[in-house]
Amino acid sequence: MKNHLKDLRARRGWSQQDLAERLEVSRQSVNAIETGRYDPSLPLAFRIAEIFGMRIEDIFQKG
Amino acid sequence: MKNHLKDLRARRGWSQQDLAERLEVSRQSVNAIETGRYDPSLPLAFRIAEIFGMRIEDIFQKG
DNA sequence: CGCCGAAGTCAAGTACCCTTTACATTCACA
DNA sequence: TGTGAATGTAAAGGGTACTTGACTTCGGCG
Repeated sequence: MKNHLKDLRARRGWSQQDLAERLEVSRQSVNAIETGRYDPSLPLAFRIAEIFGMRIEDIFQKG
Repeated sequence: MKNHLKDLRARRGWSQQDLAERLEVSRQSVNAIETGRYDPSLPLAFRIAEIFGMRIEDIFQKG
């Protein structure tokens, strides 16, 4: 799965730490998802979509 | 997370086994998701949404 | 009643998500 | 220079997703 989380985050001027706090996960988790080391759980994907005001499918794609 | 997977599946006349084969997971996994024992991974949630032609948010909800 | 498909659940094992702690790198800037 | 913020990565551990195999229960039907 691919995602443009890094773009979305940077576009708001947030550090990985900032986003991690909003998501209530560790900074390392945000980094791992951004760098594609693993996919978020479904509940975390929902929180991510909610924070950016987008649909899950608009943030994450297969491939 | 809640979902109406059971309704969607039954509406198409599929058994848990039928859906499991389409999703390429075990029957027990389908059962566990339907009965709320755990949430699917994000990639599996994508396959589920794809099979039913719906958005992830329309199948799964927080709560 | 006896049989069978469907559903629900348990146990044990593997793999992955997410944590904390820690360390290295890069870059802006005093 | 060097100090600090941001990022990337690693190791070890807890909890969860998913597996196979087996057992139970339920309903429909001969």
